[in-house]
Amino acid sequence: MRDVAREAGVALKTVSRVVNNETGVSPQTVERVTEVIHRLGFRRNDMASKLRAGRSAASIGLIIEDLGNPFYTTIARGIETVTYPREQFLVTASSEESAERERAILLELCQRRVNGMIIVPTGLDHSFLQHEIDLGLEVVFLDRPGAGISADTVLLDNLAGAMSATEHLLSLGHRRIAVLGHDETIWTMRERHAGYRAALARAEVAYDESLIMLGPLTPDEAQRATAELLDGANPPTAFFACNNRMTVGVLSELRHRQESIDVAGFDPIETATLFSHPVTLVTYDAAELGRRAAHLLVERLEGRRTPQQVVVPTTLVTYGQSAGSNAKRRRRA
Amino acid sequence: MRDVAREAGVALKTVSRVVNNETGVSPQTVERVTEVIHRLGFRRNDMASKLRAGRSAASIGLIIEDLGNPFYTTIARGIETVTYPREQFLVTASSEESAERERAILLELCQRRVNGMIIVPTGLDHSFLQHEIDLGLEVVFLDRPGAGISADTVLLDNLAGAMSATEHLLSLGHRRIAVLGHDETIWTMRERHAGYRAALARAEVAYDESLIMLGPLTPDEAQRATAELLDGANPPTAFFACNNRMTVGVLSELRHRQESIDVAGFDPIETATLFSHPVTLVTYDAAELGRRAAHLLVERLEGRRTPQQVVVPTTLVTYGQSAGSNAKRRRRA
DNA sequence: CCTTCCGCAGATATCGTTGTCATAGTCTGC
DNA sequence: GCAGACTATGACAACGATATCTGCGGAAGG
Repeated sequence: MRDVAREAGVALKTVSRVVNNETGVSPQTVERVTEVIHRLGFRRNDMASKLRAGRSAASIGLIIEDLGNPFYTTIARGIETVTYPREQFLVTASSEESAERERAILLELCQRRVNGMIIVPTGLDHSFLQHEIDLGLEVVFLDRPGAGISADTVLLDNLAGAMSATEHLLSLGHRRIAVLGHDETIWTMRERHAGYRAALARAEVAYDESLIMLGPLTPDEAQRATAELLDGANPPTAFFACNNRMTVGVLSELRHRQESIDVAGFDPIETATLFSHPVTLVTYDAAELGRRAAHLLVERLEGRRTPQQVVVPTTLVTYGQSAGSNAKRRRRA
Repeated sequence: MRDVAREAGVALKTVSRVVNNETGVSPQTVERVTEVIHRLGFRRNDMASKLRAGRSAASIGLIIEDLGNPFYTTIARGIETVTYPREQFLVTASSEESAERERAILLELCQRRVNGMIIVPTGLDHSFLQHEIDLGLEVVFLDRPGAGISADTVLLDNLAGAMSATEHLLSLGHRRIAVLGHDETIWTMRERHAGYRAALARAEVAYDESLIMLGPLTPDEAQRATAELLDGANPPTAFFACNNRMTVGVLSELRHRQESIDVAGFDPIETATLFSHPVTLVTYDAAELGRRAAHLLVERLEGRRTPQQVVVPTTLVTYGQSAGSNAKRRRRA
């Protein structure tokens, strides 16, 4: 900027005024300065600019479990549709389900003075962010509630979704429904498991511990778990998979065995219409989750103070023929 | 930081030394300052720090076509595995296939002084970045070559991949192979189309214009195009879909008609093993694309100057039974 | 006892920009 | 012809950190 000022024969401040389209500069001066700016290829240093302004560079931290999971990327896409028009950049990082890594990333994002963060929380305590929040940081939790601080939250209706999936299987006559999922250290899994139990209870079907396979499972492990269950003494007659990866695992094993068993799963799968095996999925608008979170964050950045909670509904969708019906059926969860 | 200094009764520079673990501070002073830092919850402002250092905040710009496409998110995941250990944050944005939007984003990223950018180029001329490159910006093009500047590039072997897919269909006896894809304004599509033609030429099969459906197609449009082709006077006996979305479109229509026709497609699809219809895919390690690009960028940031080009190979994988074979077959492309 | 050197800590300038205030010049109206 | 208002521009400090240089006190060496 100094170079521009010298070259155009004006003061720094005048260049600043031109760069920021401020009033009170004569058209001739504007033109002369603009010409020099183009000639020298000058571009303002946003970091210095924001430093002076005491504000952070317009950017939003997004910390999710895994950048590679389509569920999260659809969310990221939804967030971007809201933040891009507001000239906010998205700074992304994966927590890898590690509370420690999550904490390290969050603190680093604070150092960068992002003005807001959208967090899919892994850790169980986020009170260490309180100080930053007092200093103006805005936080929105997404998909799972955070703990230790009061902040906006966007959640799925996990309980109702899991209930509707389980009820769907029950209505087909199943009484032994296996469950595959992550263990209950993850909030969404607790909710979905609770939904499953609630549906059983309402139908007065006994809860059988031996049908439940939890733990951090890869799709391959889910496939093996499915095999074990099917080969057991008293095998299940249907499966409820608690997330998209579990669903893929279960279906892989069924395809491998060329067996057909009713399967319900949580999370939408884009290509489910092409599957050979019928499946009923608890679907929802993942991009909407992102948009809602981004809207809440934007509102907070614009001054709202009262914490809000948003719950996004789920929809049960059946792909392929199941129990004699050939139609693709939809039901509100 | 001033508060910390005052509270601890030391000079600013001493606090700075403690924060940066510099030597030359007595243990007692370190302890006293550290205590005050924790008590006040002080956290260094990275923007100011980097401003003084003349360097940018450790961050890498990533601009891709669409944050929501699983292809790109797998890439992002690969990039992150390389950049996270180096404490570089990823600033992401979607170009939406708009050259203008891409340009705007790139220039904004320059203003933020990212120290490197990984670009999936949409625009046809990136020479406007030359000035920033002269000033120390490092650029790597990913998936498609950039134009107007010399920079590192990571590409897929599109030509060989498309050839191997086409040859596979030819080897099954097909002579009328339809092609669905984006139009040739996109480099990868030109290459894949060229691969198709090369395979035909080698097999001395005539190229038939009427079998080619190009244009920006959504999966739904691809499905309709498939229907049109099949309902035409002289329908194709096989399909080559130039990307994952086209593949889904073709397969949707075939499933809808309950017809079975040999299909090959470019891009891996995670759930292809579960499809009811057999399909042969040109697969590759998308995360590896990201890792290679990130490695090139890191090398450049560490001083390498000679531009490099990396080509990632593809592999042909057949899912489901095709032309009488029941096995899942693999061939090097 | 004096010089030299070293370990520790502070003063000050600086990064690139913008907010505040000052100033010089022009214009208006009586 | 001059007060008062207004316009265009500039000087300077400040944002929050770090690099450089300087200073001070004590230990080692002669």
